[in-house]
Amino acid sequence: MTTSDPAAPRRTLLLSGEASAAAGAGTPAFSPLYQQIKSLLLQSLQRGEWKPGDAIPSEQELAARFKVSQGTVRKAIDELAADNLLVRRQGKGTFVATHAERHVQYRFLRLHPDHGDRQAEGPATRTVLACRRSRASAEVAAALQLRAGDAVVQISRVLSLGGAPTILEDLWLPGTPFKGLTLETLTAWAGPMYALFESQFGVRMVRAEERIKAVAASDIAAQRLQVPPGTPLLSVERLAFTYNDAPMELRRGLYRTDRHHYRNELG
Amino acid sequence: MTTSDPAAPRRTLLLSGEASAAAGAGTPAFSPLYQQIKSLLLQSLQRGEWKPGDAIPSEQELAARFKVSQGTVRKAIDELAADNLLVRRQGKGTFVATHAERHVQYRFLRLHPDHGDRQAEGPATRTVLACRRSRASAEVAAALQLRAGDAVVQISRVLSLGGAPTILEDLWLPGTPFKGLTLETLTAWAGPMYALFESQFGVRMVRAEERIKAVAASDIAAQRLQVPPGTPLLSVERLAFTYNDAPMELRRGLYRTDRHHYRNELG
DNA sequence: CAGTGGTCTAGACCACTGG
DNA sequence: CAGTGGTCTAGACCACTGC
Repeated sequence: MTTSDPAAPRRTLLLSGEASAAAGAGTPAFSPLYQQIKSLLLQSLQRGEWKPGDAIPSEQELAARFKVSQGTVRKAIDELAADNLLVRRQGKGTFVATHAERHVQYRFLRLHPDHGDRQAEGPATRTVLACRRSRASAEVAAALQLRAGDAVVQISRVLSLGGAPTILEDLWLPGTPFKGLTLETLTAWAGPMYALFESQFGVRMVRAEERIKAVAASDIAAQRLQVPPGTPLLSVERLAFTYNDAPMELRRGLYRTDRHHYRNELG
Repeated sequence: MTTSDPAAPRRTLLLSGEASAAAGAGTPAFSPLYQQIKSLLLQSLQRGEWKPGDAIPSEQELAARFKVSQGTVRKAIDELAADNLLVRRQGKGTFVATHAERHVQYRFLRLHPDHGDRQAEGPATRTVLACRRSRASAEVAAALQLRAGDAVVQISRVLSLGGAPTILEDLWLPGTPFKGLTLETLTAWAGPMYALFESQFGVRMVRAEERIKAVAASDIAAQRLQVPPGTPLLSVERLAFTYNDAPMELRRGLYRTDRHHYRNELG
């Protein structure tokens, strides 16, 4: 293993610590250098070494730190940027992505006005109906990978778009990372909720899965959304994840679609 | 500007033909080499130089053809592969993506069974209710970038999943590219519809946009989907595009969501 | 075995940002 | 101006496929 001659092209892999071991059968568990760099960067993001909005070290510096060429670091960063975890800005540096940026707000909200764009519609109005600590039901616990009865924070709110109440949603958050989240915190906060989670609790939502169904409005939902009971609504169930694919939020939304639609791009 | 010495790094751009001109104000309309290569490859795909499923020339060969380094060709291909237009297969070559491949079938269908996966559910059953040539309404014409009254092909069909009729959809296709598409063609075809479009009409669907709403089942829809009238259904309106972002299909679907859900990933 | 895509390097130069 | 990311090159070697 002693690659002592200075000029030889280095093929030694990093493998810092555990990794590969205990793969059961004969799989060598090999991965290219840039993937290993990507993992290391991911770990730094995960443990909060660089906060959302911060610049990470330059490619040159990272290359020196990891003892690889700039191109290899570059490829690792390329993938993280493609996953929306990092944002490159030519001439300035590479930054940790954040939900707090202007112009990229509501990145996870796919509801759009039928006519015109979101700009024309004006800003959303948020009304928090409730925010209380409770115990996870079996269903919520399963989704958030908790045990039934564990502490959770439950939030209920209405979003109004273009002046009409349009989204009614319930959120469940794991109690431990969100200790101290109260109704006051929420109502005082002006920006997107995920930006609040970043700045106050150090939890950054990275990706999410949504399951959509069509349902009839219950009496209570109908009242809160100001539509007749039985009106067809989109039921949008979202599970949002932080860095290491750990689920951190379960959200159940009911969307009015009389003046809006859920937009999706298929690649 | 005459970089005539043979060892000098070549900076001459290709700019084969028109491009940049007439940009109005002072925009130089400059683009990196690999983007130009990407455009050239895109044009070859567009004009059918390589058919879906075919291998394109090797990176080395393309590099020689375009007089650039392999790395530059590589970056162009990387982007086309990321857009699902090409598929790389190590040791074999790079292939034009197709909707006919096993294991990637129904790439654009986001409806999944609530329990289990698509495999467990078994194959979908298709019933074509109608296939006729007609004239484009103003609405259809606008979507497909035709003139109202232009010839279109209209198809109506039901898909059954897990034994139950689940999707009722109407399709509109521009008449000219789909000349000769009949009910017999459709019923005789065993595979995915987009694979038929590729092999019989040379039209490959590359991407699509969907707009989703919740609606109540009309009497006729209810009957065809075997649900009570008024049942909430997903209304999925899809506009599908070929290579140069030309719209080639308008599709209006009604999805039952009693045993299925529309699944979406948010990045 | 030859041919393909995949990884990695080292170095050059360009384009953009800010002081 | 120095520092950042962005492009491009040339060449080496690896990993996989199929004959």
